[in-house]
Amino acid sequence: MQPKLKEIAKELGVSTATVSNVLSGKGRVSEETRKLVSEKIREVGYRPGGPGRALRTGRSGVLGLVLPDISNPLFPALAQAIETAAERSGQGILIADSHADPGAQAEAVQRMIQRGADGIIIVPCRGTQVSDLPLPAVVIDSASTPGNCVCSDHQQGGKQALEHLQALGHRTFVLLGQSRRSSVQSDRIAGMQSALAAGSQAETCWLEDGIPDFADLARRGVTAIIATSDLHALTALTRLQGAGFSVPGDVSVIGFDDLSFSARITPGLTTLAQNMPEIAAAAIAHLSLQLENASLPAARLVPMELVVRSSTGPAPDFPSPKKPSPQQGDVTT
Amino acid sequence: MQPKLKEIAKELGVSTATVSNVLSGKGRVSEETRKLVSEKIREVGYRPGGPGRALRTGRSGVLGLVLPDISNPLFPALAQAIETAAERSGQGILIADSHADPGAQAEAVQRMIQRGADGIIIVPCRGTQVSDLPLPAVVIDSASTPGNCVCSDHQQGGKQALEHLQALGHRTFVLLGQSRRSSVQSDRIAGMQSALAAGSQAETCWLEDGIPDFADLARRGVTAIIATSDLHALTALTRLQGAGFSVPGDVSVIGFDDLSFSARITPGLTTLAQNMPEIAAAAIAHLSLQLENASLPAARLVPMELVVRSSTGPAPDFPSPKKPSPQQGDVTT
DNA sequence: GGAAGATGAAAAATCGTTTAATCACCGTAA
DNA sequence: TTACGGTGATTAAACGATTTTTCATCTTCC
Repeated sequence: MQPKLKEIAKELGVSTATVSNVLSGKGRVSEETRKLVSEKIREVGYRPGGPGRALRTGRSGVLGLVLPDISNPLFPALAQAIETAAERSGQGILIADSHADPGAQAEAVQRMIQRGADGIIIVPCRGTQVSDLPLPAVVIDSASTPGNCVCSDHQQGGKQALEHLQALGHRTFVLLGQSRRSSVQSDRIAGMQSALAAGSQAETCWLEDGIPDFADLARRGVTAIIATSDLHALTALTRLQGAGFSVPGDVSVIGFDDLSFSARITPGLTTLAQNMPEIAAAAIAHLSLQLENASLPAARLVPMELVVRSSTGPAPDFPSPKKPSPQQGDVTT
Repeated sequence: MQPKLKEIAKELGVSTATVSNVLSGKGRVSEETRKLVSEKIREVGYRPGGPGRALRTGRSGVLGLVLPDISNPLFPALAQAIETAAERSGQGILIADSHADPGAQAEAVQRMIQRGADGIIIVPCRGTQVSDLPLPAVVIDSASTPGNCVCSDHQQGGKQALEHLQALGHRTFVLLGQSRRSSVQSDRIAGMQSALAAGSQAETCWLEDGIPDFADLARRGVTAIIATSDLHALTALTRLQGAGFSVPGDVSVIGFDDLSFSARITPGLTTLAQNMPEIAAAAIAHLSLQLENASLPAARLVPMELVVRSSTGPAPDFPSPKKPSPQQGDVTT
């Protein structure tokens, strides 16, 4: 059994109020008793218990994290960053999976409230408007989502991806997405299209319509594939390699999110990474402001970072740059 | 503001005890008032608040999940399964990352206790002995870890992997691990070695010693690579393909854990999947037993499941089976 | 010397819920 | 009529902390 405040007080012959005052630094305590008490506290390793404190103060020090799909490979990085940022400010993270279902999402939020979460960080499932929640909330989704508070600048990311390839001489692109209904993917693709120079052309393929024949695309003059996720980039890359094409010799491939495998494949996958620590820190900060009901900042757009590895290179017949080809592991911002 | 028990009681002109009794079904309440109260409860959407209940009952309905590294790509599946299983039994999940550091791990456990967790599920970091925790705990690691409660049968998984390839005519293997100090990987490799038939031979390579030259290995007669993780299998596979080898034509590759990308690459990666729902359910069940201080079952070994995709096939010059080659998406247990 | 102020610490209220103890009432049996 | 058992509901205590209020003591100043 953990030591309780009352026990400490009794052993020392002081009141619980005094011990609590020492703990919080508030109230009036003589230097003498302060030393005495803090010594005892350290000795028995006392920590104030959550429920009692939560009941009295109305603050549990726990935040909810509601995700549409925990098994999404992007999640580990996000969850880790948020857990780290939260712990840094002394808060815990309660997770919930809405299984991409608006009803389950609402239910998850209710459970968070019931469990005493001080606020929630929510990556809303598609088509849900997160509003009028009965507790402070931060929405992480995409810039085009109403109510969004923090997210990567997906559009700028898409722009960077296309510009990177254009600088390498590529002019004919395939933009590869999974679902039209994903606002993140739409933003990324919009960014790519916005960066198209005169004389460049891009065709958009959606995996929800079926997997395109990459080998055929390559034969028809496409020299670069920009996928909205490393997962799709990997699909393209392995299919191209399987069909005998060289990456990046014949076709360059670039992805998004810098997933766990991206650095470990051959060729290393060039990708646009999300700055998860930054996003997490911003989310926690935003939530903290709400908890102190301070004035809220505008939605925060965190830039994406181009990570150049070996899956992108000069377009065929394009004069190669001075530095021959990027080495695996190079990181450019 | 959420409605409180006291408010409901006052509005109905009854005592809080009565409302609480209706909620729990205990105590003595007339059918009449029972209806009245439950109607009101439903009307205002009342749910008992966590902290108050936790304080009184000593149970928070929250479990801690402590992991050595959230960013591990295996984590999403585990976390999702545990969250689902916990929610099914009305419990929430508080996550923490020990960053593979024993000190941080102990600290994380302390925080869980402080936040009122009823018990914890812990995937211990290497070299730590989880024992004498001041609260119910379930350890998920490997069969050879002392104190382990639930885990996949990694050894049997390794055995299955090697047998699968042996049945396809392979005789010369490379067993590919990351770190000798990982008990999970050691168990898997031990299982592989235990299944070697007479005339078969296997060489073990550890990535911590550097990435081996897979192309050279293939040239020297290796026809199958068994990696202890899909991540390493992917490394091998892309390097082989990049060097012009055909998978599985020249070399078969098999991995572990059925990570998110494994089904989406070409060729689809044959792998041994962990039965996460089963593991999660067993962990939660084990914890529930501890909470009712019932007698505890022996450590539970959950079988791994062979998922046959396209990265494994008959050894070169081996008579092909009747069904030509496994199709992507096929699942065999 | 007595009032006012400062100081240190204790007493008590409070948060929301559960639960053991108590109570009022009614019908029934002695 | 009295005692008793059963029923339905209330009262009050308890959980572990924080915080406001109160109280006692000691200075200091007129």
